[in-house]
Amino acid sequence: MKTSDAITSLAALAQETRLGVFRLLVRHAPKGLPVGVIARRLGLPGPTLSFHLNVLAAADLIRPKKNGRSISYSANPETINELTSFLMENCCCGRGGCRPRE
Amino acid sequence: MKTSDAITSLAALAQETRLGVFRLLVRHAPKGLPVGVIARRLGLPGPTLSFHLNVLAAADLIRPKKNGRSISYSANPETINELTSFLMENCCCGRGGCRPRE
DNA sequence: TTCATATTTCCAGAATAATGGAAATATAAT
DNA sequence: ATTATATTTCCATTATTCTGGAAATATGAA
Repeated sequence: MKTSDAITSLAALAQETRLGVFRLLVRHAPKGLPVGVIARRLGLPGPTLSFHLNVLAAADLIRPKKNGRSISYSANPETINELTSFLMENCCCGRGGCRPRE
Repeated sequence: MKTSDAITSLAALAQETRLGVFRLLVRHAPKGLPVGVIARRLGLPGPTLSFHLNVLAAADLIRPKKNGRSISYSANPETINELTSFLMENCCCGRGGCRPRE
C-alpha cells in the first residue's frame, strides 16, 4: 500500500458520519445495504450521504453494486487489513502489532 | 474504544506529515526519537512539527518522555490495535478482519 | 548568572473539507 | 409515454485544519 492510499483511507474514516456508515456496512458484510436504507438508519440527507459514500468508495473501503433501481454498498475488509499492515510496517516487534492477537 | 477516540486517532494519522512521523517512530519503537532528530530527518520547521506531535500525542499514538534538555517521543502500538478491533467490530467474519492473518 | 540549545506557544493567513437545498439523472413500473 | 422512486451533481456557505515566523519558555553547561 502506498502512503497516499493510506492517507486516503484514513481520511475517509476520520469523520463521524463516514465512520458510522462504514461500521454499519461492516456489520452487514458481505451483503451490504442500499443507499436509501443507510440514509434512513443514520438520518442523513441524500446529498450529504452521497458525498460521504463517494469518499469511502474512492478509498476502496466500500463498493457499490447496482440492484434494480437501487444501489447497495458493502464494506471491503481487505483495505483495513492492508492499512493495519502499512501502519505497523517495520515495527520493532514484527507485523500485526506489538502484541500477539488472540 | 469510543467512537470519538477512534476519530481522533484516524484524523491524527490522516495527514502526510503526521503519518510520516508516526511511521518513523514505529520503526524506532520502543526507544523513540528526540524532537530535534525527527525535525532534521523529515525536514520540518519546529512549530510545524510541534503542532503535529501534539495531535499524535493527544490521540495517544505517541508518548513523550523527557530526557535531559530534549524530549523523545515513541510510538504506542496498542492504540493501533484497539483501532483495528474497533473498525472491524461485529464484522460478519469475526475479529481481526475477514481473512485470517498469516 | 550568562549563554546556547531544545522545544513550545502565539497568531494570522492559506488551504481544505463538510453541509444540504434545488435541480438533474437514471430506471423501473403502470 | 407518464409517473414514482432512488440516487447523484451542482454550488455557495460555513467550518475546520495546516503552516511557519516571531517570540516565549525550559533546561543544562560554562
